[in-house]
Amino acid sequence: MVEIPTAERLAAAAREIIAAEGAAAVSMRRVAEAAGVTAMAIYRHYENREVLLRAVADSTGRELGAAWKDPAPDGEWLDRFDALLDRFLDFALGQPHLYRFLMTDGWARARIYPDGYREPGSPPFTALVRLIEEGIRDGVLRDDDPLEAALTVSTQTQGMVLHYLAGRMGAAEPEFRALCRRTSRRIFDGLRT
Amino acid sequence: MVEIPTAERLAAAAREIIAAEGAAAVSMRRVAEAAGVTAMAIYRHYENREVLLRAVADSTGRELGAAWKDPAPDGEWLDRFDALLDRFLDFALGQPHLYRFLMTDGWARARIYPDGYREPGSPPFTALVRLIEEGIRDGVLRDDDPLEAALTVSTQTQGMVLHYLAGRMGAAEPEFRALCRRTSRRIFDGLRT
DNA sequence: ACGGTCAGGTATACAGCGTAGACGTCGAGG
DNA sequence: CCTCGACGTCTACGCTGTATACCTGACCGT
Repeated sequence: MVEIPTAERLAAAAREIIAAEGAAAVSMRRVAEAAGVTAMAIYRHYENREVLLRAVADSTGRELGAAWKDPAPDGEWLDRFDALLDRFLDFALGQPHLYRFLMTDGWARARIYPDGYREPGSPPFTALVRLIEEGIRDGVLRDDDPLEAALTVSTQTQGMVLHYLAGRMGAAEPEFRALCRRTSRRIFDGLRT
Repeated sequence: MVEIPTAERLAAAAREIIAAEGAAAVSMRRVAEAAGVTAMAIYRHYENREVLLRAVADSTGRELGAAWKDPAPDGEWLDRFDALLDRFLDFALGQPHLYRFLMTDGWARARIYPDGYREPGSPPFTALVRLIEEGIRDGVLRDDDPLEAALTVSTQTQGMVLHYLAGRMGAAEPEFRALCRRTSRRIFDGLRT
């Protein structure tokens, strides 16, 4: 049986608490107890609470990025988009606390828009950019800056999720997902005559 | 000289702290001191901290709604939209803590999507819905559900602002505003060929 | 005029928080 | 063997929200 280093046990404990109850519920004493040490032991591994949380956000973001690596499946372009959207919603709605934590508390190398988003790093965003690039190349989408187009689509969905998680959406999850699909469609089709 | 009721002084003090440093900086003792009473006096007027904050969010939201009452000015439809967008960004970027507080901590009667958004109540949203209804009536926009169309546009901008306030936007404010205008345009024009 | 009630305020106390600082322990290296 | 550094604990400080007990002054019906 391998010894799991304390630093990792602490990060894992913190992540579990965040996933279950949100970042606000993470106290040093609680994390320490879950990892089988005293609160002050944490400071041997993380400078303070903020650094601990950032480390958790960091590693979670990276893992998420890995899980999102493969692009959407084959098929109609719009179906592939829907698949990506669904995968994003799976995470955002399935792990709301974790999602909110990653979005809100901005993780360490939360890449900054124009430059940081070009390379892989922002998990679902990179996949979306690639999908949009393909759409443009295949003539499904009109010629445009793929980065800004992807930003338009992704921020819209994030705004929707923000509302949903804040309890401002009357709809239950299935209807909310359908609503997200419809609003995405509007971006593709445009609102104009 | 009129006596300002303690309850109002407390709410005003809390609002100032939120505006200056964010909701996390609001402590009962601090609010009480700013209002010239002890911390426990707050509990005569508000059940607990959460209720106090909700009351602040409530009143702030209402005032904002009043300030947003008159719709956008005359002129080209798109110019009127830009004016509305600018007014929204004026608030969101000018009072970031207050904006974040209102969006995140969801205020009490934070109306819930389909029904609650029809009547005035959600400050900038109602104005947007009206503008879009006009656009549809005047033939600038194609026939559509005004509520969902407005939701699409507003959530997109909110998502953008969320990124900006989280420090994930490389652009400074003027460029960010221009970026918001461009992404809004994309929704109107559509991404498709 | 007098006692009762009650709204609004204070004082004190408690458990929980993040964390500074002093101390203990133990394995590795000169 | 001795020391040193990594890792951990213990204790304590100032902060937090808030329960509880108490005080005070205005208003009331008798």
